[in-house]
Amino acid sequence: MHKVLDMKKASDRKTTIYALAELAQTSSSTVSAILNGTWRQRRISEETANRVQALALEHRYSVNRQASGLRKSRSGLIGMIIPTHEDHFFGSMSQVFDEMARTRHLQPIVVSTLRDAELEVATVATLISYQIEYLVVAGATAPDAVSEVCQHHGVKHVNVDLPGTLAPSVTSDNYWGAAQLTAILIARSRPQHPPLRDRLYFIGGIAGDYATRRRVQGFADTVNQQWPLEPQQIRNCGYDAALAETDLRQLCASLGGLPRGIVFASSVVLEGAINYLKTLPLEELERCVFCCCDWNPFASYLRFPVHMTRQDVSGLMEAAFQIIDGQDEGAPRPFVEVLPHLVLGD
Amino acid sequence: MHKVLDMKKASDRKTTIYALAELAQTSSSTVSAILNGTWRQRRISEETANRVQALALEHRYSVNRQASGLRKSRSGLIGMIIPTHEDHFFGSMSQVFDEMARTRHLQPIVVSTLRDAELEVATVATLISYQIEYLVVAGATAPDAVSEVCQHHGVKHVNVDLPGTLAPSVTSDNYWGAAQLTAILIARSRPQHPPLRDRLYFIGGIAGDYATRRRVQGFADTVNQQWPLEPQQIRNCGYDAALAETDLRQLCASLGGLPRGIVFASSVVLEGAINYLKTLPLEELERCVFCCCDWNPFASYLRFPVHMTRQDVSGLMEAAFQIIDGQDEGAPRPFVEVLPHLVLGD
DNA sequence: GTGAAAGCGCTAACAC
DNA sequence: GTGTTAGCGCTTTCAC
Repeated sequence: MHKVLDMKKASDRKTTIYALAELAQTSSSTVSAILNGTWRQRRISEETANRVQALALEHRYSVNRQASGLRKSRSGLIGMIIPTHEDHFFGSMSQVFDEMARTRHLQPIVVSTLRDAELEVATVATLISYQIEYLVVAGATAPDAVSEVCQHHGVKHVNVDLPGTLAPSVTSDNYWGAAQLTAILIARSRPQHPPLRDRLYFIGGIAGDYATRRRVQGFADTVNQQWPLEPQQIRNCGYDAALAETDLRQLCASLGGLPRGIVFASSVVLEGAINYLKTLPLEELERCVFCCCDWNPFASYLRFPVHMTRQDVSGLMEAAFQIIDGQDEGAPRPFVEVLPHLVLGD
Repeated sequence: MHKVLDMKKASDRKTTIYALAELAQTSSSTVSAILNGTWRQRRISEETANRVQALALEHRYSVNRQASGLRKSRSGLIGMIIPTHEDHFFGSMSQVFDEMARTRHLQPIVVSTLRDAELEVATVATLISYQIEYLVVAGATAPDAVSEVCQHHGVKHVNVDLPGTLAPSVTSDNYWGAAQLTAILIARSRPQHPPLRDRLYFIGGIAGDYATRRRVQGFADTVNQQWPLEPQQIRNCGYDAALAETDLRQLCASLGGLPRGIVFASSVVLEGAINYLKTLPLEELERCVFCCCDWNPFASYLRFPVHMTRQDVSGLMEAAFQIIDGQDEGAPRPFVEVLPHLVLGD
């Protein structure tokens, strides 16, 4: 209950609806209605409305959303977890997410969870304690663990990029993308000697992860239409520049030079690879065709051409929000695949 | 007041401290203390503590931070605004910010405000309504307008990258950085004909913005030690790839080719420039020396060398948090400059 | 057209 | 060692 009488004058106090009510000679409920827009249906007079709004402006009233959220049991918050902010792909995701959240008058909270399953669940638990209304789980290592805690607290959520089995998922058609790139590799590359070098390689990615699996499948199936595929042509050394550099260096050492063609799993893998490639003479680089399952604005301007797939970030997020908005209410646990774009290196 | 008797059994209700209290045959305050760690000083018995904790786990109790925040008048939230998530520099800022917030047990909220002064204030107002405890204002177009609203609501904040006059600021020493790059330009570039092409240019940035001003100063002062400087050598065409491309294209058209050397204001400007540069033959590119006041992992691997300054993101954020943590309480309105790193293109 | 009052879920002062 | 209670700032039902 609020003390009606208070030692301090209203103007001294933190400006709450009570302070304003006192100043406007009216009640807190009236002020509340005026300040949150429900006043017309409460048939409050234009006159009092104006008076209160003027006072609110003058005293720079700022609603306390912890209080209003508590009362309404709605926070107005929407969360998203991503592996890292430093990646161009997830940076774009955040950007689009921000804008779509703004459109819906929701406050976005984007947090990085570093591909760490424990951190993912812990972070989501925290977000839930802040009463987020929706959650986008992007590129999560353990999406199902996250779903499990969301479900228990009744938080609507959707997986993006890396799908899960317990919640609706939106992902790029990575099989198609990798198959396209591999076809380009086959079409544009030329035979190499010795035969050991006359092969295509897939470098990077995490063996367990769904996106990697699909890409590897697309790669393998396409290669197989032409040639047999040896297991060592798939080299899932993670999403890490340094590891990728080492891996490529070792590969080239064992082959005696670059192979016929390479698909890199992501830009960060490409980045690592380049660190080695830049040490090679141009004519060596020209023997090999390079592809990347990820897009980066600078990768088109390297010393050598790189063919890429670019994920349709807006398409992914739109599909995600459509699910969140419940427009796909009918379909049970939708699984949406969005086609990436093909960006040729020349 | 809470109804002590309720129709539904405790297990049916949302699990609050009241539900747990009922289940554990104890009071809500006891449960509260146990669940927020203050129970030892309340001298609550190990026995009840264990019992309650087990129940909390079993029922997956999740504290409602809107409620606890309201009561404690602390939200545990820390905000940051940045121009965009898609920029590598601000992406790194977000990453470091996230990690530093986590260390302090604060929930980070990073929002993009698109270099739009109105959106900056509006966003900060919203963040304040969520009762954020601190705010980092990074790369803001109108930092002082933001400070004004923070001050009124007593929110501790600090400007990063782009300083303001109303709050402590941390920024890179862009004057130094640009001067270094320009010195490299002078040292490495070779005379060009006709004389119109024998000049150095600064492309990109926003004329009004502090970082641009400092960079232009560093550039101008260094050029001036050697040659006179014409106003058209400074071309602040914004932070936009398309505009930069157009500007460079026009410049080269008017000069009849590339000039002696160019400093680009940021990676996005460089990105636009490259879109034109990639159309030029290598021997043309070799006539010109390129620098960039910003770092991007791929810019080292282009067809031509680019010399860059790389902002010390960790250094900037550490300085920012030091101010926020109040460790610089003594100094009034600190202004910290952090040296960037020099990354040579070869 | 407006006000009184209950209560969202939690914490902390105070009581015993 | 534990329970009772006021109240954080707001929304909303109900009363007039």
